[in-house]
Amino acid sequence: MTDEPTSNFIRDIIDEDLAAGTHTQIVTRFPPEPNGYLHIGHAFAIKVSHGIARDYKGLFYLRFDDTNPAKEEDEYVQAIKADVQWLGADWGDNLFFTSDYFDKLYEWAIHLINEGLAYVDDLTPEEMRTYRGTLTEPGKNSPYRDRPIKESLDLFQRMKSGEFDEGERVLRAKIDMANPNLNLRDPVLYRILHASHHRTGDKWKIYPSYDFAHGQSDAIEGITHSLCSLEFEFHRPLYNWFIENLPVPSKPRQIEFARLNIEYVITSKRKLLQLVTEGHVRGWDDPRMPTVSGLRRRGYTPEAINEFCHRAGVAKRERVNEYSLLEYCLRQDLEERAFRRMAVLDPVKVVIENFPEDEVEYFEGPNHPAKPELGARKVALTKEIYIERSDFMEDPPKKFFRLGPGREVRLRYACYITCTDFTKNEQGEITEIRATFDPESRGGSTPDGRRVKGTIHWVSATRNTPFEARIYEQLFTKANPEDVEEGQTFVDNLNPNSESIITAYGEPKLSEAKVSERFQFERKGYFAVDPDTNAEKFVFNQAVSLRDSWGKKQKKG
RNA sequence: GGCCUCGUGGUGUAAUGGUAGCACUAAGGAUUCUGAUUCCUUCUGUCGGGGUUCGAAUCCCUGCGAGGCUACCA
Repeated sequence: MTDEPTSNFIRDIIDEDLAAGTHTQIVTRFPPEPNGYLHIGHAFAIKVSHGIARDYKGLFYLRFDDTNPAKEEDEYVQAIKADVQWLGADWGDNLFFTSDYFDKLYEWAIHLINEGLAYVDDLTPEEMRTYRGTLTEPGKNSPYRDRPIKESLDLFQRMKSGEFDEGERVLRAKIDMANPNLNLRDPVLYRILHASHHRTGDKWKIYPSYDFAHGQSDAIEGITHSLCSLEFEFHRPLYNWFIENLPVPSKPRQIEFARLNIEYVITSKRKLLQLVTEGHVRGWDDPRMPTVSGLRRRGYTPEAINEFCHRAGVAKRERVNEYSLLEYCLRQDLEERAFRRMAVLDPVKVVIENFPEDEVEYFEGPNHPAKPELGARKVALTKEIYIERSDFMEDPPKKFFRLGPGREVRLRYACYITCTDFTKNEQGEITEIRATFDPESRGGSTPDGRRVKGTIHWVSATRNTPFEARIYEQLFTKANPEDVEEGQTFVDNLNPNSESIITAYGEPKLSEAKVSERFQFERKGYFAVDPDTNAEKFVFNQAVSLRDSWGKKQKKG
């Protein structure tokens, strides 16, 4: 894995800060809102912040940004912790919650009111919108903007004690209603929410907004570089305004970077949730989902995901990565570590005519071709076997290195067979292939040293492990799932063939596989044991296929 | 319409005033009991136009293009 730090604009800024003596130790954080599951985009954000903390020998914190009790749940907190941990981003003892700072934040709100920098506003949400102005027109001051400090103090206190209904009043910063940056047009600091919070219960009736909570939380924790995505760029002046106008213990710096986007993938919590609730996928951890839990179930390793995030790099402009890079990272990792097994996904029977009826002959195959130290397993050869339907052609072209009438191939690890005959049904499908084996070729070569170009995988028709294979394609048919006709949504771009379930046969040893264990099915792809596996059936998910230059050539014609 | 940010091969990223490099993809070849892996080779790039400079991807101006911003979400 190439995991050396790469030069990027954030590291440049940090280098400068370090050189200028602004900081001696770097502290970063990942601040998820516990209102959904983490996806690959979050994995990228984690990688950026955690990677920097690690490379600069600094600290990495995990902080749940839980300022909206209406949306957040403890269930998500637990799932997110598990995902972050699985990804290898260790926060040590530094697990925090913005809700830990509610008292401090309240105190600071009072401070602002006392300074004449905040006021309680009685405008309705609709009125506020009108008063705010537009992108091109300045807003105008609320009639409550200059109410006496004392009055705001009293009202704010009563908001806190639950005297008012939701939406009745808010606390606003007094900044500049004409500022071209809308975030500075007297942003809301506190709103009334009579919802029960997953950690503070019913203690609070008012909750701080993201803007009022985030920077101050960073400051409390001593975060030096608060890394976030591009859309917060416009919030930075406000972020700094709070830091400058409040007696905060440290001065964090917000730096924005571009989110990670991938072709054929959606990374929007809202839309992912929609896929789940509308039943387009079986759940958050459906192997087709780009969630951390979905990728994990699919067979992805944290190493592969981290490598992908590393290779995607950090940038300041929106970009879309090719899906092939993700696949490359997984293959690269699994090529190294996955044990090899044989499995036939689309079987056709071969009868070896000169093989004794009830005999079983065992051959040995290494678990990993480049690592003999990982041992070997035995595969059973019998008179009747299955081979891949695509490994036989009735009338093959010259370059087809597999089985065809009169042609000889090697059964991997076992022996050579030559096709003598075959039968078809009315639909023209091959129903059975007949062949003879060369007893001299046992072990995979013959004394005469003749060359056999093709080697195919196979499984005994009587000694095998049947299983359900789930084969995946992209969840969406378009590289940009949002590319839709008028009146359609991304849901219309769902790929109806994103999952196909087939019955397959694996070599006997596969019966010992454990849930989430990953294998390379030789010549086919990498597969992981799905948690749906039980005493009755084995389920394997195809994580990614092997590269297939032959298949590609075929497609081109 | 306003403000902000950003434009480097097909894609993603380096080069911070001094030979435009790397990776993925694609194409070709070598090796191979996986048409896998590995190894080698090749293709393609600084958005346009001015300017500063001995020298510009880099600095300045301008045009063009892309993205973001009008929640009591984060």
